[in-house]
Amino acid sequence: MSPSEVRVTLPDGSARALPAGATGADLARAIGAGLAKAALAVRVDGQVWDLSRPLADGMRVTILTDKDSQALDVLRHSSAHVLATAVRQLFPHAKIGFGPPIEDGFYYDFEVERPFGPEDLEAIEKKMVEVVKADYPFVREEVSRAEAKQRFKDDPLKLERIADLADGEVISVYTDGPFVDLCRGPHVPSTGRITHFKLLHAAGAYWRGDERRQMLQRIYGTAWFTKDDLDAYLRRLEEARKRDHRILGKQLDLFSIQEDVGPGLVFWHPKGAMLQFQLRRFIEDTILERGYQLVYTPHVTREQLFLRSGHLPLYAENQFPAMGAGEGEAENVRYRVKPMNCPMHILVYASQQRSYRDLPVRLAEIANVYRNERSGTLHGMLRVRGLTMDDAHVFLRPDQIEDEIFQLLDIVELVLGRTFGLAYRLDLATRPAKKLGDDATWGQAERALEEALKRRGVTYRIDQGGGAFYGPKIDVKFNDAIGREWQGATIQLDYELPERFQLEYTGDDNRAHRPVMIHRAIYGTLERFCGFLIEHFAGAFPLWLSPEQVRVLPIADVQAPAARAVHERLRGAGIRSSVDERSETLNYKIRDGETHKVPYMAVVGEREAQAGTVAVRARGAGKKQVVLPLEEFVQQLQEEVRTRSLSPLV
RNA sequence: GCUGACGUAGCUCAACUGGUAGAGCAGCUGAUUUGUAAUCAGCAGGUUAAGGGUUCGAGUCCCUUCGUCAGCUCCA
Repeated sequence: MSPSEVRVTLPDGSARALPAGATGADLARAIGAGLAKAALAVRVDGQVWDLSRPLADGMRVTILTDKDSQALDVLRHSSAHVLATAVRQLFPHAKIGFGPPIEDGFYYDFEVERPFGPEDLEAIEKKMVEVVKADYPFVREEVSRAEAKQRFKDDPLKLERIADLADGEVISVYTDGPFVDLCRGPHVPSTGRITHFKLLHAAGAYWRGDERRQMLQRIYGTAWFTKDDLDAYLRRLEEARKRDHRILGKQLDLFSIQEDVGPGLVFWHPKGAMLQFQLRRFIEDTILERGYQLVYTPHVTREQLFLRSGHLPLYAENQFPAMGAGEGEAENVRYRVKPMNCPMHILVYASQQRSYRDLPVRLAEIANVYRNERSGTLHGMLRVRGLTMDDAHVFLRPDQIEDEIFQLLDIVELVLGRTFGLAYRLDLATRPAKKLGDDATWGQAERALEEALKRRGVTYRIDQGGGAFYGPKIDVKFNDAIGREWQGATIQLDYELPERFQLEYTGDDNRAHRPVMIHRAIYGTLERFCGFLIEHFAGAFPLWLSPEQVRVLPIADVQAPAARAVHERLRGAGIRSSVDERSETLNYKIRDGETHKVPYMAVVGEREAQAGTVAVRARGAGKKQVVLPLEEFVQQLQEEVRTRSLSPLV
């Protein structure tokens, strides 16, 4: 091999020789004209590079085209630069922050005199089209620190970034036409490659995510390789909007949040309450079969309790302020509404002597707690101030942890996996910066959880620093019907509270020992879980959860008595039904039933009234009706409810 | 909490630069008696989120408060 050439290896294992100094673009051209045109970037030894960078001898090189998801990130990153290029032309004084690719798109942060409005976004998008048309090449340069400082002397945010770069780190600068940016890259060859994009919205964002720093204006956009992909994404946003639990909650009359009462406080209307009731029943039945005991505890407490638990100093900002003393109590006795149940359950545990034989003691309570969440974080039922937790605390011996976690993971599998058909993922969250307790105790707790996960043979990820302040935890994450990720169930180990409350049990050695505690919730909160279910099922709940399971439709007024009889029979069989006796056409009633997502409509006309049958129309099944004897219908419904089937049996 | 946008009938939305608040759906009444996604007609429904200001006149302009939304931050 002469020094005047470099040899690179292609993904198929073949080698190719190129003149020294040849770039990724040269390689693509050497392979074929089609590839040269399609090429966006190269992956060399696992790193994504610009096409314009010279390749070195011995590299393994993959040409990236629009078939490659890594190329999509590059496209979006370049889109962010095009956005900044446009903004700088329209607002020459805008200071530039960061502009990375994100899931489904990109953003760029600017420091400007005046926030961007919708008209600004339109103008910026127009200008972006011009930048794309101009087809400016993205030019990469490596510069010295001094040179970088000089180039960005008018951009304080960039100067701050430069100051943070480690010595010896390569500082690269990218230019596209009139715009220069400090950037690691890589980028597509030219702005003309970015054709299918759309700006979505602008919002404030703190510089470097720090609320003590100034607020920048962030513009979000999305970018795709094809118009079809872009349209599909916009349709996906539209689909998500239609599934929005706040909209469906209103349409289906499930819940409301009322200004007179306050934000983040949920009114469960009868239909939403039925949903909650069924979920409660299911989880309570499930845990009672597994050795849990139900308790009910007060909603307010002397704040002394939360002082002792250690919550108050750390958690005060999320608790509602203290209330005055009760009648006849000293002025300085303050009460707090509870933000969590653990201290309450601890008091139940501590109310008697416990033997090692009694453990684990599993105390469960579906309880309302109140947290003073910051106003800007509230969101429908998904983020509220009045929470209904399906809470439980398990007090056990250290040697029982693995079995208990094992059992808990089994409950998770039953509820999320088997009943709701969700694919879920487990995250082991370890010690955060803000925490109670020493590192040795934390290490012990983390190891115990990890051992249990390993023993169960499930896959899990480590979420470094994601733990609660009192112990490590296992978070359960799952995806909904349109691919969004949710967090519900959580299993937290706690060595801290038993210590603080001096909890004990008598061991077989007749000596006092300290139990370990597990906090766990399967749904998380019923608010969030119901919000999730509404969006996941788009309001079309499985039969066992549906507030209204069957709607009986008489065709004409003369069949009203027969329809009422069907309704009475269904209700007697434990089926939630109603009769639509309005003087409307059948078409109208069917439409109404469908829009309210009732799982079954049972039509009773002349023929059915005579024969003692019902003509059943399953939700979404169109005209595919099934005529069957009432008793058979009842049995099938009961079976569908009993098995908590996700799909209709009738 | 921060930044911005927004708040009109139960719901979805109109009302040009300040000039008499309007429609569809839902509701009620009546007619119709319907066979698988909207029968017809009539009626009723609003201190335009609340409070203050500018103006001859405010849904529209200004201020304050409350709330909603998009993000940031935080989190079940």
